[in-house]
Amino acid sequence: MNLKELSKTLGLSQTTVSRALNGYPEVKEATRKLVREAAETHGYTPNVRAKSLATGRSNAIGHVIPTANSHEMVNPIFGDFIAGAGEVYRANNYEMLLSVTEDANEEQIYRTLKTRGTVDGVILHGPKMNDTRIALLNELELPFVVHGRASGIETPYSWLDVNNRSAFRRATDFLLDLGHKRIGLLNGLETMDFAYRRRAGYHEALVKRGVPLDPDLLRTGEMTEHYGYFNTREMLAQSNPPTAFLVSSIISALGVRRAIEERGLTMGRDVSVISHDDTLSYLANGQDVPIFTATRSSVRDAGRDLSQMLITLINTPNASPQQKLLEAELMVGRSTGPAPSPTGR
Amino acid sequence: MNLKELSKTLGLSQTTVSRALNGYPEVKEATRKLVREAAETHGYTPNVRAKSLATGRSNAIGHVIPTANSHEMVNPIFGDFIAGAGEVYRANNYEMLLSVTEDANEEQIYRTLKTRGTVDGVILHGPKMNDTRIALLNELELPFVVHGRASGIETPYSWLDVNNRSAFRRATDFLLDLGHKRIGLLNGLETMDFAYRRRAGYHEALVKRGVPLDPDLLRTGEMTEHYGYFNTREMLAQSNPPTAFLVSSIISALGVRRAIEERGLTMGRDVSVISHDDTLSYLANGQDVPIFTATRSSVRDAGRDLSQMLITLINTPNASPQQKLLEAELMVGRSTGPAPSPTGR
DNA sequence: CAAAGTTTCCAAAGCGCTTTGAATGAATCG
DNA sequence: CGATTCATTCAAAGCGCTTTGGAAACTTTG
Repeated sequence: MNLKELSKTLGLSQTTVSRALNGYPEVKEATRKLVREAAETHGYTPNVRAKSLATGRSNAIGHVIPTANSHEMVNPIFGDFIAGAGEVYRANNYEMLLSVTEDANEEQIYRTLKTRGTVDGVILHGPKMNDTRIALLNELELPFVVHGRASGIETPYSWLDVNNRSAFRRATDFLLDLGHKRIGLLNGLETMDFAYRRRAGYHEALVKRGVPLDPDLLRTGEMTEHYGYFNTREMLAQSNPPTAFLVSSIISALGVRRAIEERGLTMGRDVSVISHDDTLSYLANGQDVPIFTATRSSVRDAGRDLSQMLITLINTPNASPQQKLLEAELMVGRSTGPAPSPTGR
Repeated sequence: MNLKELSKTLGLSQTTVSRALNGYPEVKEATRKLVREAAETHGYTPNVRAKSLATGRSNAIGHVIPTANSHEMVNPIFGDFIAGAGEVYRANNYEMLLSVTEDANEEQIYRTLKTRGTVDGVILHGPKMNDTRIALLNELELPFVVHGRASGIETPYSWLDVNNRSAFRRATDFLLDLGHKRIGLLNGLETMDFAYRRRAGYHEALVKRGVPLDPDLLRTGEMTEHYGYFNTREMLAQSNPPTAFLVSSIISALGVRRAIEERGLTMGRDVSVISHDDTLSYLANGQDVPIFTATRSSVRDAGRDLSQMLITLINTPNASPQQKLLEAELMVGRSTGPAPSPTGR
């Protein structure tokens, strides 16, 4: 059943039926009701392709997922982000379109997304320092919002980010307060903006207390379980090992714990660990008292907020960019405790 | 630049230009070359909406992601599956469309996907026993393939599945060969088809050796880390605890390991563990010797195969359904060893 | 009661592409 | 050489919707 048929059935013109269904005011309430009911009983749903050809809008939003260069890894937070965004899209009648690609193709994808008119806007994932995609999207005039921020970009744009810097500053302070002096940082890839900010927060806290920065305690890489395990193991084997770790992902934190326990040490007593926790659904950090002390922020909520932000942006053409900075919660769990006394080991 | 403009520039009709670009034979090679070059230099890309309105095809494939009932959890394998499928879509010029929904809405989504003509086909995720969606999709005549199978469905349909039954039979056999008699099974939700099959394989192996089935050793639930931890902890506290565990997901296996170590036991020596491993990119099961002995099968490969299967199905309208059964590899890692002698504890 | 608004509805154009059916000219055949 | 066939190209219709510019039917007003 299409518009033509439906309007014939009703003895009305396509115009009227279309308007009735789309809530235009130039139609009597009585007829609108009639039309609505007829549409319902005949199971009419507008053909989305025809509609979007006529309106020039696709009612779809694109997500370009880079599979990070080295391991072809898909960021595990992605599922939860999508789940949050999906809710909003459904409520607003948008489709969600995914493109998976190696980093290199990404710009090309945005270009064709634009010229083909496949989407009305995009969400930018995993912003890097000086991310060139932002300039591109501005140039293309394709509405977009960024999950995170990109240091070094001057032109304004819309973003939503966790305050990574303050989160890691606070986490470091927390460890310093507990008497830890040697704190390892297992950061994400430092081409990523969030990793840069986390390190900055960590530095800031150390410097303020006059604790020297030791490059041996700093690692950066893709946040797999193995990455956490391997680097913790290595650092713990140093002559002057760290007594605490700051970890950028709860997945890596699992590896950190493994390395600690493998060495016969106990997490929370011998070695303290604070992880960033994106509150992924399948990695709930403990049911009652969290296993890991963590800087916590829900990726799912971010997905919800950010997609809503983009939809608003699309609907109000020359709105100025919006920004939203979320503070992460610092949740105390069982993975942290006072620094062991030097002789205690 | 659109078709009309491009054809005007070239002094050709839209027909010819369209045909030239789409590789139809009724056009001279010389003109085709001309057209291609002009398209290139002017950066012409066909408007996908207009194209699909004209052809009646959307060149898009839908994935309906159920967020499992209880925890609103997104299956963590999803990211990797998407990555595999995405490659194939890109190569074949298909878009990937995602809908996230609570289980209840799923049927409605398929209906509107069909009537609105948003997609040419769908991939069905997470098939349950007697899954009703299969009948629905057949009725709607919306091409589809299933990731997994649905026991109890008689009508033929296309699927790709891991041989879960044989995988878990072999894993159980492996443990029995090592002398284990009390083997715990931490299965997925048993409404899911894969979980049913895994249990069947486990049973089969036990029965064949005359090992009694103990319902106390059987758990079922959503495969979170906590689920693995909690149930292992509980089982190990039994008066006659299991000496080995079979785990349905590597994420839960991490929890199993945690519970084992918390109890002061050593995995691989005191307690053996075999996990199913979907080879998720961020949870690589060890770099050299795997941490976990595991039944292994790549979800990413499944994504690739399955999407290709669907595309073929879409392009050959009355092709008969295709099936593909993959055998999981049984990879020996460090989490298994001979059963401890009864006195050895 | 005619003029001027208001409501309510409609015919037709247009979105950018594909595809049918026909036309043109060149090549082949009896 | 006229009749066929073949290779190229084109004009126009159509995909299913929205939207512009009226027109018709009703109300209100002076």
